[in-house]
Amino acid sequence: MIARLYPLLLRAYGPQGWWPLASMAGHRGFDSRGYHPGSFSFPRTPAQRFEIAVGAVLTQNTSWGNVEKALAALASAGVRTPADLLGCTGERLAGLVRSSGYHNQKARTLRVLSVFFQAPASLRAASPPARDELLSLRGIGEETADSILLYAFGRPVFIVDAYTRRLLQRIGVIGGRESCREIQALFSDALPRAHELFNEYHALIVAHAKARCRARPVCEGCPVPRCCARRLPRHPPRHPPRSRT
DNA sequence: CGCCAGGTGGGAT
DNA sequence: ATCCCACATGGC
Repeated sequence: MIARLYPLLLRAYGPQGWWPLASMAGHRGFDSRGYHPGSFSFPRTPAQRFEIAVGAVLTQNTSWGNVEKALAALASAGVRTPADLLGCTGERLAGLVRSSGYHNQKARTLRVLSVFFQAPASLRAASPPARDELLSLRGIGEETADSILLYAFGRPVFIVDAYTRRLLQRIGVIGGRESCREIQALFSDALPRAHELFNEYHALIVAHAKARCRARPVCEGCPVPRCCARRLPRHPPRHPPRSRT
């Protein structure tokens, strides 16, 4: 199922291209928001790796639109490098990323991340950190660590996020109790371990989750065969609108 | 107004 | 090991 799903989604939504790099918006191969559909081999400079990691923290349980505002605030304040971030007071940093939500927590996590990316600088720039190393950082959990490994360092680890769980549960591949590592094993066992594939596949899952497989699903015209239809409640619960007098 | 968004850490069980 | 909850803003 996991192997069959990918071409289905690719045909339905087309190449996505991740991670968006706002700093590359408009450059050759990148669109106006920094996506680079169909290509995963662009050069990742140390600055780009760091930008990806910052975005991965800011998007924790947060829509990308809110993250873009925070990234724009950082950029227009001239705060880009780990040293720049560490030069801010926690309060100022929290203010800059306020739009991404949880800004106090995230400001602290960004400082921890900056220390990590700063030293030892030359090593950190090019060689992938160990997963456990990232997980030891306060504020970096499994999804954020794996996002950094995949999108910043090109490691073939599959991202397991809320969208992935929701989709797999609806099509009956998982029950819902499985750990992140168990779900990753499903992908790793079913697919060639190529970071380009893992990248695009996860991007497609996000596209599908946003377009159709939402919390309140839009099943009409869904590109995924009806195997999940009988698992969905006919009318997902919703409160009737209340008058606002 | 209520729901949702590319989670995480810490405390209780 | 697992469950539960606080953490926060913005879009629709």
